[in-house]
Amino acid sequence: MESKPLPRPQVSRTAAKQATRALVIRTASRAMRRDGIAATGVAAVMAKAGLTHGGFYAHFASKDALAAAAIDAAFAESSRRIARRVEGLAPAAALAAWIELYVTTSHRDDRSRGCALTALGSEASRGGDAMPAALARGMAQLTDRLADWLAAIDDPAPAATAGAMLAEAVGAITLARVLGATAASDALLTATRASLRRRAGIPA
Amino acid sequence: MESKPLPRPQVSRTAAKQATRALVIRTASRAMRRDGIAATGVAAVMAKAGLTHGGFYAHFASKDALAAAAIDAAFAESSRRIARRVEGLAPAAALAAWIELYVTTSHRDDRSRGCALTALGSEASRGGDAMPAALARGMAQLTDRLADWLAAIDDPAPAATAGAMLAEAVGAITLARVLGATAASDALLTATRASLRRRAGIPA
DNA sequence: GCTTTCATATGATCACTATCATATGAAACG
DNA sequence: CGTTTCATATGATAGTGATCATATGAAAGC
Repeated sequence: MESKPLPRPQVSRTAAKQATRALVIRTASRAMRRDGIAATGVAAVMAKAGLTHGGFYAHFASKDALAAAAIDAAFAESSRRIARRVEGLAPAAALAAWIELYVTTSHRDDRSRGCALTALGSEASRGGDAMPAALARGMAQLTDRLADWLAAIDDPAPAATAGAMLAEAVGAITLARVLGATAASDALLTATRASLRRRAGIPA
Repeated sequence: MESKPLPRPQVSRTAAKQATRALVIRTASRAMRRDGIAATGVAAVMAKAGLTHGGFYAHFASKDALAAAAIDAAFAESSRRIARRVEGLAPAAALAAWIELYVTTSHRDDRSRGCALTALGSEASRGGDAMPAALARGMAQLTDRLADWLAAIDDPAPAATAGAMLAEAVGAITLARVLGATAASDALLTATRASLRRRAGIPA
């Protein structure tokens, strides 16, 4: 009954399973950032991934576990995007590039591919343990990156500056989304970009 | 059947109804800021207000309408709190007082009485029309207030600075909540206060 | 005092949700 | 080729949500 004959787990089967798992996570990551976690149903995610809801619990222990994985995936995606954008740039230029990538109307308008901190920070930090932990990991990764650049341009307190800059960027996208695609919203983003550039010691 | 004899609406009855309406809104405002809009059920709000769920639709057309009213109430509450705090202060001191009121661990830790922009900005800006409109109203009121103070201390672009400062404050609370009540979180708030003070031209 | 009005309560509906039990069908293995 | 394994599908279940229909009981008006 509880014996474990254990014929040893296969590998190629497992690989296929991991692939669909990754697909479900990617799908959920988009949907949750766009509609929120609560508003994103498990069945809807599975359907959008081309599956049915039945197999879900073979992949995840709970919806919260999926959400945590979705947050991790969102940060991984963002991280890749940043890396691609700053490749080969000097620290000051990298900071400027990050600002131009983050504080933009397209980030405001495309929630599904945006930063998990702005999209899910509020909702995810209320629930469970796994979700806030995933957010905190991604946030630390991002502030570390900013702090490295800031240290390289002789900022006196790179970690503190990085945190405050990220706060400003996150808040700007949040507020810009509140205002929608309006002139006031655009102006807020423009003002924030200027403010961040100034703080990063970038003239222009 | 469809005639309207119309004996004229009474007044004192109406006053009582408005009182319970206000109570329901206040209750919802707290609950929604703490748990989010989706996670706050209509029946739960009514129960917490000492009523049953039945009468709800005599007061509000929908849950969204309640949420919009709850957002308005949250801003009204915050506005009163700010007014009380800055009463009689000169512009620079008022700005400093606002920073000390907003970017604090107690704001981070008490979601239910905090700013609606941080608590509900993300979620409410996704849905309907009424909720984002309420948020935008409250936000405009707040940025106007900050801009007035900034103009009085000769900031060259009060509106832009006000927007960027609010963004930083909102983002800081959001990120601090992600980190929970930790040393890193406290440090982020401290760094953000310093950053905001510097921006508002306050030495200290 | 009787009747009408209306704020709130009781109770139901219907959609949808997360979660789980079981079935199926193809790949892996002997 | 037959058997086993397991990833996914089919099909419950049980709860919860918003919303609405109707009942009730007290105050308002005559």
